[in-house]
Amino acid sequence: MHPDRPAQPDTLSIDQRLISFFRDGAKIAGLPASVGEIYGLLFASPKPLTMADLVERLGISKGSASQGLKMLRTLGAVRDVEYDNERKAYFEADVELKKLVGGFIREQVRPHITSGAQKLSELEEQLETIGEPELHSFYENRIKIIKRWSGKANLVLPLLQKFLGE
Amino acid sequence: MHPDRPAQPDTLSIDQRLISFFRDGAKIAGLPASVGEIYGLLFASPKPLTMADLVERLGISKGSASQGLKMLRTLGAVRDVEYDNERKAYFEADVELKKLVGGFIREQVRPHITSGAQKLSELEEQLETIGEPELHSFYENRIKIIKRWSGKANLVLPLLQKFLGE
DNA sequence: TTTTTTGTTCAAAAAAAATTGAACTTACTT
DNA sequence: AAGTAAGTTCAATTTTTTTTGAACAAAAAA
Repeated sequence: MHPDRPAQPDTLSIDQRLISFFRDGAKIAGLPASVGEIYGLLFASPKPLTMADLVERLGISKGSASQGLKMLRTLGAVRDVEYDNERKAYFEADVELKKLVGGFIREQVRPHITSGAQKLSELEEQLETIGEPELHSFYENRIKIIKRWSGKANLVLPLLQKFLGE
Repeated sequence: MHPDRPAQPDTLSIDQRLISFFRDGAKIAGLPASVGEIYGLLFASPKPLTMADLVERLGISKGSASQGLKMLRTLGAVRDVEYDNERKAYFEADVELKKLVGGFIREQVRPHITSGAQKLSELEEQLETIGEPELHSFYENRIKIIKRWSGKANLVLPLLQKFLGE
């Protein structure tokens, strides 16, 4: 007999559900599933975990765990923690929405916006090389539209972060 | 001699730059590159285009063009247009940010939020099956945190759309 | 110093996603 | 009714992304 196993075979533990929840969340945000799983397991754990714990409990490779943790740390979603007197590093999930969204915007959104702005200014230079007045004014208008969009984006992002900060 | 070709070999036409701009934009939004290219070409065109135009000028397959247009139409980023007396269908880009973002939220964001909410409520049921009081209260707290996040998200999305509507 | 433990890196393999193209449908034209 | 042009669908292919695992580095322990 297996007294530990839940009655129904399709019943998942809370851990498993949280891991799956954050796996999906990561995919939505365009991050690898393993990154979501790592965050999920840390989120579901009452005490800090080591990299070895992640490898064992998620069944992922050491490489994935290492890279996933690296990404989560640069995003500010996971933090190092003093624990035991071990020489291993322990991690726990950071659960502040402000910080999570802030890290995501900083690492995943801003760089794209920056390179987009660069492309936009190249586009504007190009505009001057157009002779035909009809076409010139059409493109001029198109560029104006994109600029209006990017103006909005630059307004929204700080507002969003402010709003999420309680 | 090729009088049409620009002087420097690395000089791209405005069309090409706009196509590339929106290709990148699509990738950021988690959409296929071809979808971005199609939108980019339509955005860069003073007059409506047919599917055959897209296939020819982007060098993509009929299948990609058809699927890409389908996605762009459900997103509300491209609209059918009466043009010529032809029996072909003509398309043009919709450039209203409000509509673009609205379509994106409706099609790409909301469904995920909905399925996330579903998973969350399953999680809450599961919570009741936990005997140990320590663990129960830990998970209870974790679920409370996720609920706070989702409350914020449900507040932010309409606010965002309102803000973008001029 | 040598061994062991912990963690990183990156080329190769596996998995996932996008794209193609041929078969098919629809509807107009002759 | 047969032919043609326009568009869709989806299995097969290609491309991209993720994951693995073995080699390597760093640092503590024996």
